[in-house]
Order: sequence, then C-alpha cells, then structure tokens
Amino acid sequence: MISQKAKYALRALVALAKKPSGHPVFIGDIAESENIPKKFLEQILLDLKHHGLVASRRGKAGGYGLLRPADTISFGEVLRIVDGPIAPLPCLSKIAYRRCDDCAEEASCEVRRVFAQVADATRAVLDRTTIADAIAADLPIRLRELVA
Amino acid sequence: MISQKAKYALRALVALAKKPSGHPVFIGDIAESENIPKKFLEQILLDLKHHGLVASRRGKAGGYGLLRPADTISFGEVLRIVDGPIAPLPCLSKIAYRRCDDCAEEASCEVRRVFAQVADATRAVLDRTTIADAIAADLPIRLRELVA
DNA sequence: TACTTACTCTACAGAGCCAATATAGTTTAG
DNA sequence: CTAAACTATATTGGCTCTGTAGAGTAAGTA
Repeated sequence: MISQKAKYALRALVALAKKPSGHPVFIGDIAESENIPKKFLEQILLDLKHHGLVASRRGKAGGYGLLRPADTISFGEVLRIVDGPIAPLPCLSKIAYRRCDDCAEEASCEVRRVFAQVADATRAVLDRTTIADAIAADLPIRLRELVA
Repeated sequence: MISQKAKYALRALVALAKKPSGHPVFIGDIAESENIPKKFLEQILLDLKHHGLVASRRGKAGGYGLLRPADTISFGEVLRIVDGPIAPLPCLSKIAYRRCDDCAEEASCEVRRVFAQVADATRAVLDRTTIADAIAADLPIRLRELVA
C-alpha cells in the first residue's frame, strides 16, 4: 500500500500538469479540487519543491507550478521522495540498501530471490510511467494519436 | 515494504518445506535456525494454522508441519494472510476493496490507472510463485533437471 | 498417575509512523 | 501597508508493528 501522502502528491502533480504552464496554481485551489487537506498539501508541495519537482511563487499572485516537464517526472521518483524506498525488502533497495540482520546469507535467501522479481516488475512500471503518461491515458485514443 | 512478520512466515514455511514431510519440527528449532524470536514465531505459525497452511501436534513429540504440498502454497496467499491486501491502493484490492473516499471518479483516476498496472505485475509474480518454486531455485540447474 | 515438553491463547507494552492540525512567521503584489 | 499566500516547525491522536509475558492445555513417557 502506498501512503495517503504519496497519493496526494501524485494527484497534485497531475493537477499541476493539466494547467497551462506558466500559470501558478494556488495550494488552496488544488486542495479543494482534489479533496486534499490544505495544510497537509502545503507540507507535501514543500517537500516536492525541496526535491526540485515544483517551484513556487509567494505573495498575492503566487502559487505552485511544475519545475520540470511532466514527461520527465516518473511515478517512481515521486514515490521515493514521499514514501521512501520502493523495494519490498530493505536488502533489495537501490537507494537505501540495508542488509537483513536476521538473514544468514543473502545469495541463498529464497524469500529475497522471489521478491527481487517483484521489485523488478514494480520498478518497470513506476520508473517508466510519467505524470504525462498518466494524463495522456485520459484522452480518447483518437485524440492521443493526434497529439503524438 | 513487506512486514517483518511476513518475512518470518515465508522463511518458516520454506524451512518446513525443506524437511522430509511427516516429521513435525519444533517451533524452537525453526526459531533458532532462522533467527526468529520464538514467541513471535508461535503467533505467526498459529495464524498460518488457522488458515490451513500448516498443522501442529502437541506434546513432547510435537511440532509443526506443512498441511498442504509446498507447490500449492503461493507467496501471495501467505502475504495476504499475514500482511493483508497486496494491492497498492485500497480501491485496487480484490480481497478488501474500499473506495477512496477522497477520489471523485474511479474510472478517470490517473493514479489508480497506473497502480493497477503495478498491482497486476506484482500479483503475476506472487500468485504464481510457490514455496516449492522458491526452494527449487536453490538447486543447481543440473540437479533441477533431474528432479523435474 | 505424575512429569516434562511443547503448543495455544490472550493481553499488553514500547516504539515509531501516519495523517492532520496549530501556530508563528516571511514574502510579495498592488 | 496590508491582504493573500507560501514557509517552517512543533505537536497531536491514533494506529500498527514487533516483540514479550504468562497462564492454560494437550500429549507422550516413565
């Protein structure tokens, strides 16, 4: 299960990507349209900002916007920022490897071997799919061909 | 990330499957050889027993053993018993579906659509791989052909 | 029968995480 | 100068995870 926070983050990014770029969007607007508690969303967007995914402008005409094109932001990247490692076992994480302290030999661990396949399959989807992909799937197929 | 409990459960089942069937194994023996806290393992095995995966005998010559052949027990089944739903979102679970209360329309939810692919990929591995498969991979390839 | 060993079951406790809220700033446009 | 909006940190309540404790039950053995 991914966290509520990660779900909010992804939905917010999708919402931002749908707006014509250049126009900053108020936190309050995203919060309302996506049903996300505003104060919680503030924390999330701040976190994404610190990681360079979005930018913000303060003041009366402020708001948030994507800092990078939507087709360069993968679901995997967002998940790693918000939820931490994607791997199902610490000993399978690429960004935060940790040996299982209760496991004798890694090479001969049956459980690890099976979950390595799970990790590969999961990463294949999450690291390949971008925010832009997620939105593109919204369009009817005929329109999608026109865009492409 | 799967829970420590699930990892213990899978390791215990693998350990049981490696023993010649008919011979019950003491909880204490599994706990020691697999580095699992004994009292914690008791709870786990009891849970697996209630779900019909293992059987136990009490008394001095007691112990635990697999109740079903190892090639009929999938990783997915064990994970669902111990950790609950495998799906990354409640609205994607087959055994415990729950609508996301903060999501307007399920059909047009971009996040859901992407994670549906993740869920499919994950289930493809976990529901296909059994305890027996995990052990079989231990054998060198030459031996595996002899067994098959 | 008494005894020992091992499984059964319930309760609980400490730690840490998750989701959300509170509060007190700081910045900018107009 | 002031309202709107972002920034930052602290805190809270609830929950889950991991593990421990202890009393009870069953079965083999002498």
